[in-house]
Amino acid sequence: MPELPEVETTLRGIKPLIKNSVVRSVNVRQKQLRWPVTPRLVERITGEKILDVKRRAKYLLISFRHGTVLIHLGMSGRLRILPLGEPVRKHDHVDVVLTNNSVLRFHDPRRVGCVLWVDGDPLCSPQLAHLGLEPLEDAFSGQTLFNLARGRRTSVKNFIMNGRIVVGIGNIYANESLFRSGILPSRSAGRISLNRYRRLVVAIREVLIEAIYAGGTTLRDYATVTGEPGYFDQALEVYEREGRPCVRCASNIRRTIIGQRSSYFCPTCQR
DNA sequence: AGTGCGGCCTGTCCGC
DNA sequence: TGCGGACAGGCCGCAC
Repeated sequence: MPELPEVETTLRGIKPLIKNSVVRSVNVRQKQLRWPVTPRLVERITGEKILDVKRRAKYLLISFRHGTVLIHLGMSGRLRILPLGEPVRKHDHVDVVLTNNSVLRFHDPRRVGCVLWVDGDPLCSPQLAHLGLEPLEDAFSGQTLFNLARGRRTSVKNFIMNGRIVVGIGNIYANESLFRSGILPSRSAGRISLNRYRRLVVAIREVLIEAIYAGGTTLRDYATVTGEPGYFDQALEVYEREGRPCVRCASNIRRTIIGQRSSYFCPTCQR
């Protein structure tokens, strides 16, 4: 899935095309996603104007007069804007048809994403209420991360992938930012110095911003709204590079499992 | 309270 | 060619 850069790229792609548009109809072909797509969603947005499109963590928020549609792309989700009449392909689960004759189409083979209606303030919804810091905002700093890590025994990789601490960092960018800051992913979060957390925060920001600039990372099936691939996968330094030489010291990149996810690191550069 | 794990789905790849 | 298993960008809910 789409981690933060891919969601941000999707946001920038769809927002100018759908903001202030009016929904003509909604077609739900497969309602069984992470949570069911409800008749209430269809009823609440049909005939209504899209007032704004935003991002919080890896969720896209499409706001309407009476509430918000939360879209999460899960592991394999994709959103595209298409002209009306574009043929439906396998796993094209939901269409939001706009009165300007374009269609916002949700596609998700693995169906762990969602298209969810929430009434009232979306930030109070169960999905968003407990989310942590946005990594590109000022409140996310080495000092804050260090403070939050006090007493934590979990690995630093699990820690920065925990959405209650900081959002948007998935498996790819966790691996990449730990490599850039020279921190071993298995190291206990509570036993890392303030200075190292400062370096980690810089690395996280750099990696995310560079990935957004590159249009995201294209692995397997991710693509931007226009169908263009992202190019950040060419810049990956450790992710899926097991057994290949480290770009800095030429040691073999190693792979291990942390929190049931593949973790890649350089045994020489990372401590 | 913090942590680890199983589960949700489908698709792809690899070894036999 | 077919089959089973491992694995894939996330995150919820539950047991300890």
